[in-house]
Amino acid sequence: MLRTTNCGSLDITAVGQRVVLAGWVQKTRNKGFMLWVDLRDRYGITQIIFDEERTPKAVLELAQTLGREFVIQIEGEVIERESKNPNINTGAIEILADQLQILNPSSIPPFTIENETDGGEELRMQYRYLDIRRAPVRENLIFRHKIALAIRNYLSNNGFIEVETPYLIKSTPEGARDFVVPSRMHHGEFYALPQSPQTFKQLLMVGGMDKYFQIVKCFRDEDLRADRQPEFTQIDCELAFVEQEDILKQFEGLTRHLLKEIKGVEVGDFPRMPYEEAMRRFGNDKPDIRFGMEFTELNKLAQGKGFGVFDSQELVVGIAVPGAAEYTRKQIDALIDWVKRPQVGALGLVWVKCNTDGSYKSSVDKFFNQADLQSWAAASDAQAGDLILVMAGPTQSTRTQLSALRMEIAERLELRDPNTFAPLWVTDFPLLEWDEESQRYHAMHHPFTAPKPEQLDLLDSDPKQVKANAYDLVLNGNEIGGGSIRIHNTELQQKMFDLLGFTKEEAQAQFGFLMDAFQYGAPPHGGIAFGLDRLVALLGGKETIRDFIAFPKNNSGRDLMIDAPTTIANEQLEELALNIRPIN
RNA sequence: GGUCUGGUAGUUCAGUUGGUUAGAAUACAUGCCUGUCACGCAUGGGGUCGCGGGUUCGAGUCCCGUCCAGACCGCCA
Repeated sequence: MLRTTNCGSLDITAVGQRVVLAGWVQKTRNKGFMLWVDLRDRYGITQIIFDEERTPKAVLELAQTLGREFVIQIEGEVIERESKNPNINTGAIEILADQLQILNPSSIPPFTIENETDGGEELRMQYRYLDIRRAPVRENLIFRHKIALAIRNYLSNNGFIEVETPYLIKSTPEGARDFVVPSRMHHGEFYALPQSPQTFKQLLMVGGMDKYFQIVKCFRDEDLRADRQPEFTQIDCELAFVEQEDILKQFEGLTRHLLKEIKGVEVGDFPRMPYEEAMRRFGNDKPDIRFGMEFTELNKLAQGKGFGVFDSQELVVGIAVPGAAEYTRKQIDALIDWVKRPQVGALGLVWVKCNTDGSYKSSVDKFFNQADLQSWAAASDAQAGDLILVMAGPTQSTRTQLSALRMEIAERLELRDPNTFAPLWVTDFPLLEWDEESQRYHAMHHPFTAPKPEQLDLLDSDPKQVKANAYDLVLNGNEIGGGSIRIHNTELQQKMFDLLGFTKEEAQAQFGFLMDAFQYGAPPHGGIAFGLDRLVALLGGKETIRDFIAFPKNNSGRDLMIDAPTTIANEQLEELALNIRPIN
């Protein structure tokens, strides 16, 4: 062993011990007569001291040459510090070193490797191995490990078996773009990396592994966001012989267990909200219910009063912003500009101040009298001092825009407390949604989702009315998990493929293996998948999942450290029988 | 595919209306300093102002193009 203990564990009780420590030089403080080294490893920082009186001259001289991030080994005696540092747990002691070995020198690092680094995002990603030496990043990875371990323990204790499924599978046109892998042995043919192990876990149910889980990488070749990576980790679960209620109970249990174990937070039964209600009350299928500002539909009160902007619209809807009646014209204009940005795309915003004297002042005073405005306030439960913001337009886009505004205002008013956890099941999603571009139905969840059994006959007459046995688990406005009861018979599955515009031949070619399997005694089954990266980030109180991934990709899907993707050698292309066409 | 913001010292940033030799902090180097812990003090080195073109007597600054980074929209069954 190159060390007898680590840099995070020695305290006042260790005084007098001889120890050997190894680690990285975070910083040296050289007073000439005396030199301190902050020695860092995964466990913490311990101060090493060298001085003129007590340290052998050669050792002191060697210590003068130490630079940042040198890897060193020291031997010496634990002594009590003359002046202690209460900020770190080793702050009462230091090591009076009499031996020093430089195990490996270091170039000057491109950014300071300290808790508060001077390095920017890009540089830290390029030298991620240095970034990981910093406590905040290291602690995030350890935090992720703890969560993954708690999940494994919980599921295993509940009878789930972790089974690995293949990464080299078949490309299918449904859903996200696949990452594809050319086959060397079969020229012109490609594997695809799984967007999820969906069909495999269903086949495991047919195989009788009636409680399955896997913490598994999934791949989607789509554009990235702060909370979206091309490869990401799912907690993938499936159960046989269950109904929706069983799954909600089981995974409410898992989530509650995590909140308690990891955050020490106790939450009661998770509220449930049908998709329709979520859209009506929050304009969003993943509402953040930590705060109010619920939608109020004002069509009846606000239309037919001569305000043309409202009269012709499908939806007039507002929210009451608490305590915002005192906003200046400038602040309100800023909000209007915000919703007019192309990212939100609203045409405008009507505002009503509910003054504390009981009067109302609005941007539409020309069209609405005090009684009208008061009826709006009453409907939207606005108190004196609140500001009502109203938008109008087509139902879907208006809801989306007002929801974006609701979230933005919550952010500005600091209503999104990262230490409050408000889980919610959103249920009864539509089975299908109409896609204008391709002029056909798309599966809202995926094509294996079972319709509500009582609505089966609607599949022929009015498919878009059909609800699915599908559910999302929402935490603080983030979708952290989603799943469904699956179709388990060939006929219904075939019917779904029909509705989605597959020919019989296409369905057979792409999912024949699944429909074949359904002919050999497939049990009723269903499941759920959680996004681990997002879940960990949420529990860690951060927005970006990159902070919790050891080696993440950047905004454009690039790994800045290893510099991927890259071109490959002509020999490799030759072997794969691939020609790269120049793009002009 | 689109919108917006940014790119200046190793790093994080400032840089006014287009006008002298492009600054600060930090990092780095050297020296000083008898208990530091964001140590302090002094001195010093360090710049393709992302790249290309244009306007101008003159461009870090204005215009066009392009590359890179970030946030968002589309997309993400």
